[in-house]
Amino acid sequence: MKTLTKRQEEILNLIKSHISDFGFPPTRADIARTLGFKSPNAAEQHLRAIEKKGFISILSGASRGIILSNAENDEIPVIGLVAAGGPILAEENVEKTIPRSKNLLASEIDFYLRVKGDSMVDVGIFEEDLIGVSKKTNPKTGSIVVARINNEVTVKTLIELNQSKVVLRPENQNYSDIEINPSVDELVIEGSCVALIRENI
Amino acid sequence: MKTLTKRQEEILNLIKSHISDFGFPPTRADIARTLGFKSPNAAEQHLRAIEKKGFISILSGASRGIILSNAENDEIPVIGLVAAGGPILAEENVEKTIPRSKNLLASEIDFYLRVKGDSMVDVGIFEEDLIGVSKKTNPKTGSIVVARINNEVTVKTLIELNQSKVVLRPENQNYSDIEINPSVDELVIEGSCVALIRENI
DNA sequence: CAATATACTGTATATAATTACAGTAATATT
DNA sequence: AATATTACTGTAATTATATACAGTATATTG
Repeated sequence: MKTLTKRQEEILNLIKSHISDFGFPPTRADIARTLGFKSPNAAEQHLRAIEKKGFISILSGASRGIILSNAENDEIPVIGLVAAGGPILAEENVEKTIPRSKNLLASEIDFYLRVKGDSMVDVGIFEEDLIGVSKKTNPKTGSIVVARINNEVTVKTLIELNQSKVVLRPENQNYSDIEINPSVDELVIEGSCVALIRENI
Repeated sequence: MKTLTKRQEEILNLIKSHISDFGFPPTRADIARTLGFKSPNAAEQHLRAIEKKGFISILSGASRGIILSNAENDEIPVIGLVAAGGPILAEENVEKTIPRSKNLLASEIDFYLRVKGDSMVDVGIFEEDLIGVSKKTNPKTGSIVVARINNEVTVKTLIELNQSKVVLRPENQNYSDIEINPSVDELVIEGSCVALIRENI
């Protein structure tokens, strides 16, 4: 997907906020009025450009026929049991999906991971909890990360991150720190934990 | 709120499904076409009747200007610091609200409560967590409840619930059980905890 | 250096859409 | 028995809206 210009992004946000305010998209005239254009055609041409870049589709002939493309409208996968050997987001790992529109969390979440085991109970992360994971947020020492070590997925606190040594800490007194040499064992940091959801307390 | 006739309900559902399919409400002609009316005025008159009964509002002059005014569309309050002496849902206690449409939890939630203190850390409930509270779910012993004791709001596990004796347990080894005699101290069980949300882990 | 993209103004028009008015007919309410 | 509500047909006017066409100007790209 191409990137929008500043002005195009402004218009896309206007469309979104109009939908959220009124429940339906704006007209060309609405857009022009809001942004101070003297011609509705300015809005029309921006819409065509945004459509060309794939962010919306326009239904011809229909008033307010602007449909947001489902890139940001899509579903957040909930990763259940992770099969060894495959990528974390592989289809067989997806327990269910949650529409992104239903995401009440402020943070950007790429997927939810259902917690297995009790290795993080000391920081209040329990078995069956859902952890919201962001792939973008780059992992800082001290933060809780989702790591894949030799194709096994685990949630731990990142203590040290060097080229020669990575330390992951289970937050449970019964377990001890995991030291990894990335040149010996395969290690991928899948993302950082930014939220937690627990149902059926 | 008055009740809709069968036909009016059919039209309201049509509006909802059109919005869910296209992202914007139908026109009078759309409604007429779908239901086989030969005049768009049939749709118009139904819409006016549905508006009169309070289920939608119609913006005059705007195309597709139908706004759903449903109760399912309202906001869930997030209760922050609870002022002593008042009802828990009093305005001054509401930190913010979350649209119910953004509620990804299956459970019915009447309000969220922001947790203060560390009295529930042993069951993974930490300070600043948001607890989803249901007022309807009637409190069972063993479940976590929101209780108001002499106008002080607290989250605890309900251990015993009799007319003469109520026991609430803080889930933290440093605290001990709270025994209340309801005829001496005022006690209100505000609701049961059905979910937990933690942001900015 | 021509072509393309961005960012508009300005005008015009076909058509999409709301909405008023005039009816018909059945049923429910006062 | 009169009145209101429900549930439509049919027509038509007004306004709302999309959208084409003709420009201007600047910046970016091949």
